[in-house]
Amino acid sequence: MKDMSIVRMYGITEEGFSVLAHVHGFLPYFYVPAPNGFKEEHVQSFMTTLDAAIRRDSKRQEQAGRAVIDVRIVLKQSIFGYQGPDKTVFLQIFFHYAGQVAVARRLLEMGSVQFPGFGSITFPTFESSVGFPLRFMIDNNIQIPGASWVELKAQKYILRQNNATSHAQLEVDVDYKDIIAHEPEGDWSKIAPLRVLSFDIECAGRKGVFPDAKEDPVIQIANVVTIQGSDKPFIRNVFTLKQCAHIAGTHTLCFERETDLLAKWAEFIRICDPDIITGYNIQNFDFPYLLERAATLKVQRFPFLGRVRDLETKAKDSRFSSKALGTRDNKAINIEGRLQVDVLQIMQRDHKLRSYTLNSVSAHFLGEQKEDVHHSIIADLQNGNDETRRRLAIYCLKDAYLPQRLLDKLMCIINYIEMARVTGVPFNYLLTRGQQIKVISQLYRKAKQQGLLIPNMNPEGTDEQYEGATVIEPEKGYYDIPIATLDFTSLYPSIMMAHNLCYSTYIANPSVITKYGLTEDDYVQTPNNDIFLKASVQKGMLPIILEDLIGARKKAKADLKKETDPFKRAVLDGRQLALKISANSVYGFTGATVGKLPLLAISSSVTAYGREMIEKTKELVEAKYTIENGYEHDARVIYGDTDSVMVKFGPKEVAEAMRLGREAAAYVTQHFVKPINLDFEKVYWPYLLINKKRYAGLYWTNPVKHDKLDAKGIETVRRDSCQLVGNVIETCLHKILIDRDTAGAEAYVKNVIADLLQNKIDLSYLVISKGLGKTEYTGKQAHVELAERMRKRDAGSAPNVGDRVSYVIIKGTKDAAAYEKAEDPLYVLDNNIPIDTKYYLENQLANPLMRIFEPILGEKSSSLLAGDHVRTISVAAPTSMGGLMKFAVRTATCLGCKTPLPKDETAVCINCRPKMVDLYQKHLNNMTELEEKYSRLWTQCQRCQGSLHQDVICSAQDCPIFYMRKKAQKDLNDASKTMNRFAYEW
DNA sequence: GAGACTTCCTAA
DNA sequence: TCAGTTAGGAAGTCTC
Repeated sequence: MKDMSIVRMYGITEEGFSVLAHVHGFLPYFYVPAPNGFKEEHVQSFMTTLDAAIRRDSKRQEQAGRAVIDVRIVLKQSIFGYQGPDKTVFLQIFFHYAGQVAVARRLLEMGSVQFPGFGSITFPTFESSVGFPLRFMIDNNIQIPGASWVELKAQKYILRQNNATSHAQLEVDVDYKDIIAHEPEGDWSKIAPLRVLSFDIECAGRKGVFPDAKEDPVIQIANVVTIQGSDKPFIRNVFTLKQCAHIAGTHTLCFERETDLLAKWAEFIRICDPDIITGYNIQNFDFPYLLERAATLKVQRFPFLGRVRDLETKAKDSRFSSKALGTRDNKAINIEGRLQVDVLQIMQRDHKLRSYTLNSVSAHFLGEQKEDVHHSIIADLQNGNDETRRRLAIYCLKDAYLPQRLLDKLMCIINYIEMARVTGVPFNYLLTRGQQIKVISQLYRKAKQQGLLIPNMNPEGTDEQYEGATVIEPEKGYYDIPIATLDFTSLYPSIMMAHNLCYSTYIANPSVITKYGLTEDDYVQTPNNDIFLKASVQKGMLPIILEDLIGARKKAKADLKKETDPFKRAVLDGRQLALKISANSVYGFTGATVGKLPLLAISSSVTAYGREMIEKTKELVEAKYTIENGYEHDARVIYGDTDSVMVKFGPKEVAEAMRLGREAAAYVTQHFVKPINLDFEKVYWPYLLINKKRYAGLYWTNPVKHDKLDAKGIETVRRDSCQLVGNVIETCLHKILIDRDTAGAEAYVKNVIADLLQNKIDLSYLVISKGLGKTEYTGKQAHVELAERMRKRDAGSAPNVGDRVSYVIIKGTKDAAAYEKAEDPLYVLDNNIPIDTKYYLENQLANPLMRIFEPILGEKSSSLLAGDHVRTISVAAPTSMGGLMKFAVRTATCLGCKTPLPKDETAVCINCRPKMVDLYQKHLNNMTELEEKYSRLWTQCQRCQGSLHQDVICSAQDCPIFYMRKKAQKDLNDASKTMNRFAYEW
């Protein structure tokens, strides 16, 4: 048994002791169909031939031993296509090492092995691409779900004492048969007391350059360690280079040499032995930086951060690319036995946000700004004294603690654990892999139970598309009567269940029908003309999986209702969410042509049924609810998308619309196969239908009070328009739909436009952000061009693929394209570059405003964008930079009448001299006002950083206060310069 | 300057 | 080796 494949299971006991279990005896394997005429007596020569071929192919020394351990003849069925009751003879081939699976698969699929008596056969392989750890978890009736409790049978495991290889507190050897997996139910649904370490590093970069690990030292590392489920950390410390003044409640460990700091930190990790390491962007910044820095300084034993003593931690480049999540370059870091939960990545995966900086994410979810120190100041703080380094350490600690607080607040660990349990995959797959693996895991598990095998499909880049859902042509306009919304609940899963759509029920070839003597009652032809077996003959696996998921969700929701304990409630809520997501992703999996097991017959039949259903729903409702049938109005379906219809029944009362909605939903449901269900969900009143996938309205679920203002697809919910537009549209909708004050909305818009043209709008509201989706672009785009320019300024801090790029549009030459006028907001701020307010009016505000006002005001709406407010004389924007402006000589104008003055130094022209005292008073008042404003903002920033006695060093790009403060500072400077001009007059 | 085309982001 | 789907609006650039 020795040196066979060993599965290392890492975990923690209920008491919180870390455990490493070396699980023995489980072998990697896969299947191939047995060649025709293959008998028991062929097994031996098959084994030795394949074994020799693998060993010839493997160059690695460690694979020199026997590769093929066993070959068994088994009777199984492929999941792909209905095969009646016929079982097929398969060979189950067991291997010594997991790595040999891929080699053997390639050899067999290519037909590169000559088998005596059979020749070079090309074999399709089955279940050959599932990773070994998942194979182990799926198999042998163990069926271990991810992140769940496992018991080792008493007396059956051996505790390692002198021969331990890890830093785990308990290390044991056990046979895989002596493992008991517990379903995460009842008592076994509790969450383990995992140790979570959250950390952040600071490095001293040089001015204007992003830190480089080859040059710039690591000066601080802050750590916060918390037991999952507890609300307070039990360790708070900070490792600092040079002395650092004491911080309350924090252990400061000061080092004179950077090598010591790094070595001690690595040791701290090993002793603290966390199950989860978290932080913000640790995977792509902190870890790679530390590893490279330690390598540069040759710190012995640093890169051993995992639980296995002699396994070196390394950073590898990897690229993740999917249609749904986009492309992203990542570093992969192996820290054996510890989960790396990078909060940045969680945010990017789970939440669509305008910006993903720790600051903006914290503001969004925790409602607080963090202290942000511009990297150019860090070195100064480090080179100061104990107190300045303490300042830095406090900042660093906060950055270490925030990720932990985000995890807690959003209950990420619990939700991910529940997702791992529901889908069966190990926790880390949820962070490193896509959606498909979750469906595959469930499919393999169900297939295993039913004796079905999953073929390894080789991707034959079929970029063929299939038809999706119907979007009913909207009857655009503003509706001041209630519009009822009817939705099919879980449409795609219920279609798959209702019509038994599955790989195993798919009849690709009509000959199958005759072969198994099927009658017309036994199968159905979908609207897409694909044939599937009915459930009465054999139920498909996907329908079973979906039923289980939906049944489990119902149970979780029922349990949630009864449960009072907040921890258990969080677990249950996480579970029901995971179950819902899982059910919905099954359809997508079958249509993923780049995927592991695409079957477009399923996905395109699903959408075809869906199209038929939404049409039928529209017809049924419009046919039944007519004046002719005794109703007061003829009902109209004014819009619908995929699984919903918006119905104008006619009545003016919300309650009546709800009654009709409920009735109609029940009526339509009768016309469909179980478990398809049309549900009345809500009423919109009033309802503004702008276009396909674009609408807004007040959302009512009870006739007494509206629940919310709901907006779909329009600027308020989009991340690629600036906040100014979002806020203006949001406010207008509020005024129009809730306050019913269209005139007020118009006045408001005019005000905003006037403010905009007078440069009174804060810069943070003008920032536009777009994702950098790829590395090569055919056309020019603002955010892409800017990212390129920023890369030239400082490669380290420039946006990378997958990042969001923030920019503002600045004034440029008359015909300059937008991509030439995009600039980094911070750069604009630092250099006082004027904003192209006209662009914001004409290219950002105009169209969205017209789209919402047009249906309400009609022709009149065009007056919004013309009139006095637009003609307001623009306040001279700063013109110190850019293009031709630097060649222009600026002449001062009279502060009274604005006529050019001969000399810069004076304040007023001859004609205005008599008014000078008044003018002076006016400017003095103005300056006093600005001073007060600046000081208020300053105090606010000081409060934010938790100290009123030190300079504000923050430069948080996402903080609106920061922009306002910068602007106020600038205005104050200008005002004070103006004041100085009066000095020459006296 | 109209229309094709690309890109982003959202709805479902 | 890895990657869930299609429909669709809107904005901006490119092309003729």
